[in-house]
Amino acid sequence: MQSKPTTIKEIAKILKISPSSVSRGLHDHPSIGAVTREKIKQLAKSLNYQPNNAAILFQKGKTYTIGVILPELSEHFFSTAISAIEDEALKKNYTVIFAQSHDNYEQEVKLVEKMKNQRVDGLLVSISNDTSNFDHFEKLNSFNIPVVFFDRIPPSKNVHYVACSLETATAKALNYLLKKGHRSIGMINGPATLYASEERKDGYIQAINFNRLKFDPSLIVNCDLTEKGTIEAADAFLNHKRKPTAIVAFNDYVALFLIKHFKQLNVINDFDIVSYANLPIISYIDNSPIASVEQYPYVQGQKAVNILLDLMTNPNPENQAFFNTVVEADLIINEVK
Amino acid sequence: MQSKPTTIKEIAKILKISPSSVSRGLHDHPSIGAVTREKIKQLAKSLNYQPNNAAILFQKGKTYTIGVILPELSEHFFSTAISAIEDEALKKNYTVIFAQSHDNYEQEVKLVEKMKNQRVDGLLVSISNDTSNFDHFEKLNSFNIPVVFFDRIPPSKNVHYVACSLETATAKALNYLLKKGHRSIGMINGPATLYASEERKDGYIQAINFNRLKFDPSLIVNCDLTEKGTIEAADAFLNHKRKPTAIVAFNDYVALFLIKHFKQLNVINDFDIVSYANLPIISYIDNSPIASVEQYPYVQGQKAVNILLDLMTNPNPENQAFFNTVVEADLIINEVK
DNA sequence: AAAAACAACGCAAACGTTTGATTAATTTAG
DNA sequence: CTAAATTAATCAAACGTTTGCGTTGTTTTT
Repeated sequence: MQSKPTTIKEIAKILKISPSSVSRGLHDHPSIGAVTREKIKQLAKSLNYQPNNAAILFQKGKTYTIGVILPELSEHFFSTAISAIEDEALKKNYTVIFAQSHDNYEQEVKLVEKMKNQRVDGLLVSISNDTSNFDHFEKLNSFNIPVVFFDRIPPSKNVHYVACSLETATAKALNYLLKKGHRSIGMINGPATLYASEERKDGYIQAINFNRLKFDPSLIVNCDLTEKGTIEAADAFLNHKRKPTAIVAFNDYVALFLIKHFKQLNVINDFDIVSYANLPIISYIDNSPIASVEQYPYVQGQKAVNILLDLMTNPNPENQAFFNTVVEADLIINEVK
Repeated sequence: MQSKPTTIKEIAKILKISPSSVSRGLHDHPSIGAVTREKIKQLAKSLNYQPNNAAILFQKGKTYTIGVILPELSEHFFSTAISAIEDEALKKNYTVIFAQSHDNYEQEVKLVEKMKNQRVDGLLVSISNDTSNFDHFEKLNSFNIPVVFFDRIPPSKNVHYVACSLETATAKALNYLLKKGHRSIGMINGPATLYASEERKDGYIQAINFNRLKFDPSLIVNCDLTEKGTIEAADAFLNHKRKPTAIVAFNDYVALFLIKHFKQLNVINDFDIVSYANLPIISYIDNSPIASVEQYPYVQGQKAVNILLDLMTNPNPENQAFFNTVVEADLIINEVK
């Protein structure tokens, strides 16, 4: 019962024509007559001919595959993004392979290498948290493998990327809190090395300056994003000489740690909390953040993959121009508390 | 600066030996002398030779790729499972491609076809909610593409699968609630067509019988798993002549709808809720389910992919034996409320 | 009526690697 | 000292498809 898939050669033999004619017939090449073309197509259909992808890929030297490297697939943001990438790629008949760096620089380097060996036609990357060197991506240049970064992007403008302006988003969040009357606003920021932390800080300062207020650096604390780190940061605010009345959390996970901790201390009502990510689940919890920055993972994924497909079909000679796409992040108000 | 990857032919030319010798040298074939072998390996390394995968795949007729079809990647359960699959496959040097059925039967059929055309070496499937016909998987048999189902499995035993026994898990949940003194326990079940619904129902009945209680069928209501459907089911219980004091929800999402609704009606404290999935987030919400059935997506993914790899390397002649692996589900107690 | 254009198809090479069969050179056994 | 065995390498085919270039006839143009 071992069916072997039909090949072009077999069709050719049956029709007593050459394989090349069959190939051309199937691709509507003008040099094949209408009659033969139809005969070919009919027989192909009735034999359930399916082109051998491996053969085509090999002969064309393209794989019609795009690679995706991201930190952690089980995070909602990334699974949503990859869902978009997959949907979009499928439309254009591309295949997606992906891999997780688990926020580990060495792993990321290995994966880039693996993707290169797999001969992906292009790469989509959301960089690991402990990546500060980007040579492994530079290498791909000489192999003509375009790379588009999304969400977690390198600080350089000389790459293709899609991301939200977290600076703007943070300023929005700050303005919202200031308008609500808060005058001391704490921020639990990520590790200082992260570009995303820098952006948040800049947005914070920008909003403070814009409102002609005095910036107090001690109101921004760095945090390793673990539960333990969050609690330490929270306690620092509780003991702060200008105890904040609102806190901007690095993301919803941090916000959850924070809320849990504040509930235990029974001080949850002393704070308005604003966060990032806008996890769908967040609206179901009590004392949830009153607002969350929506970073639109699906849209980011879509745009990133489309830029990549564009780059793959119209190669960018000598990297003269870079696509820097900013997806406007929105502050989603969730004022139930 | 266009680097073309090094090929075996080039190495052969430089070393003035034949390509076949290079190939054999790289693979430690005994018929190549130690001296030549080392020369080959050295040159290969210094030229940064990377085998052209496409060529190898084509020539071997294998793709070293496994396909994964699942309903919705952004659901925590599935993103965790696929995370495991990816990790495990990477170890064995397999590549994973995946696609989402979005719980649509036609889409699933198409994807199976696409995977077949992509010539995946094996397939991992968690079936769509509206799939009741399995012919599209049967077809793969004749192409010698093994299929392993996980979590959402067909009702037949004549397939390879990895799943939890939801019957046992449900019985555990019921026993737990009965031991807590509940005598009227409602169940918001899924659509009657789902095998998973059947299992839950059986587990419910099993526990009731085991405890020599009388089974009241009206305490199990089917639900389409939407928020609207959940609210209807909940209201049915509120008006039930034997108003339940505990409710088993089909999964954590349903539980969230339910909790939200009960909170609005201010009756949340009248119920103990038990659910399935054990989303990490669930422990952060107030009035959360007092217990949740953990189905171990990571473990399921791991086992499924290992069974698949096993089947791919040791083909199962004529499908005489089927791997039916049951992962024990645990009832995680979360008694805070 | 010859030249040019065109339509419809075949030939053969190429993509990079693997592998069964073969050969040549060397060693061992009888 | 020849025959057999071993070692080390080569040859050539094969995987399925695409594509540049030829080769036929046939039709159109001058």
